[in-house]
Amino acid sequence: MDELINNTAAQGPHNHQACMTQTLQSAESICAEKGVRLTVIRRRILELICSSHKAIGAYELLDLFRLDEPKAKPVTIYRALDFLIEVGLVHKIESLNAFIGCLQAETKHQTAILICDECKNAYELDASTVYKSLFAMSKEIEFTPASLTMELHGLCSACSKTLK
Amino acid sequence: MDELINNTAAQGPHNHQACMTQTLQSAESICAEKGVRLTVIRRRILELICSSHKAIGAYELLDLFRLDEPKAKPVTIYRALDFLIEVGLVHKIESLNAFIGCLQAETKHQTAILICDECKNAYELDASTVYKSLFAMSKEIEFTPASLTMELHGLCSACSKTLK
DNA sequence: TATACAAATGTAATATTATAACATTACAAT
DNA sequence: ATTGTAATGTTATAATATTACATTTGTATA
Repeated sequence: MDELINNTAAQGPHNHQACMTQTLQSAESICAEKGVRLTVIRRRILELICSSHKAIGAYELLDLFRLDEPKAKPVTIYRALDFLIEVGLVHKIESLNAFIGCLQAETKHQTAILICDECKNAYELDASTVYKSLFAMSKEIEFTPASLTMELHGLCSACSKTLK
Repeated sequence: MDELINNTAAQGPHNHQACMTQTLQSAESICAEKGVRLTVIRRRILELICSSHKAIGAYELLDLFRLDEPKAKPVTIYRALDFLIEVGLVHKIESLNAFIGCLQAETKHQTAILICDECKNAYELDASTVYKSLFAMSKEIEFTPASLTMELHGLCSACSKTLK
C-alpha cells in the first residue's frame, strides 16, 4: 500500500512527501513549544536530512546545502546539526558518523537505531525495556547512567530478501 | 583491598600490573590459538592501551608509541588497532573515537560498554540478555541483526562519590 | 637451503570529520 | 531607538582515519 505512513519504523514503502511534511510541521511546533528558533538554515538542513531515511554525513549534507548556498562552510552544517540534535529532531549515528531525522521527536523516547548495512536506511525502535534493564544493571555496580547509545547493524527486510 | 583483581569490571582499586600481565598473556594464547601473529608492534600497542582502563585515542596512542619509535606514523597505529579489534582484544568506543582493551577476550561476549564521562574509565558489562531481547525485537520487524554497539555514558562509582 | 608467496611494515600523501576564534548581522525585549 | 543575545559569516586549523605503493619479514614447501 503506497500511501501508508509508518512513522514507527519508516520501513517499507510509504508516501515520503507526506512523511517529510509531517516531520517538518512537527519540528516547527516542537521548536515553538520549546521557545527555540527553527531558522531558515536549520529548517533547510533538517529537510535535507529527512529527504530520505538513509543516514547522511555532514559533508554530504554540505554538498546538498551548497546547491542553494554555494558559499556555505562546514561549520554551518555542524552548527545546525548541534541545534537539531539538542532539540531532539536529529540523531547522530556514532558508528557511522552520520545523521538521521527523528520521526518521533514529540515523544520522549528511548530508542535503538537499526541500521541496514546494505542500503543505509536507519530507523528507530522503541527500546525502553532495554534501557530500563541496562540502567538497572549499571546501578547495581554503582554506575550512575546518563545516556545510552544503541546501534544495531544488520539488514533491513527489503535488503535481506534481495540478497537471498 | 589493594591486591584485588577484578577482571569483570575493572572497577575500583586492583593490582594493575598483574591485571596487565594477565591480559597480555591471555592475548598471546588467544592469538596462538587462532593462528594469527601478535607481532612486537601489535603487542606493544595492546600494552599501551591496557596500561590503564581509560579510553584512549589513536593519536594519543601514537604519541606514546613514538616515545620508543619516533618515526612511527598514524597508519601503524590504525593497522595494529584493526588487527586487535578483529581478534577481539580491543574495542572501539564509537561515541568517543577511542579504544579500550578487552579483559574478557577469551569469552565470547555480548557486552555494553560503561563509560565514565568524568575520568574516562570504561569497562564492559555482560549484556547478553539485552542482546537477546533486542535481537528478538528486531527480528519481529524483519530486520536481520548482525552486530550491536551499546555504550552507556555516566559516572563511575568513584567519580559520583567525589562529585557529590 | 633456495624460493616463492603471503603477511606485515615503511613511507608519503591525502581524505574525512569536526572545532576554534573572532567579526558581523539579525532578532526580540525593553 | 537601544541594547543584549542568539545566529551567522569567514578563515583557519585540529582531530580522526585511509589509500597507495614500496620494502621487508616470516613461513611453507619444492
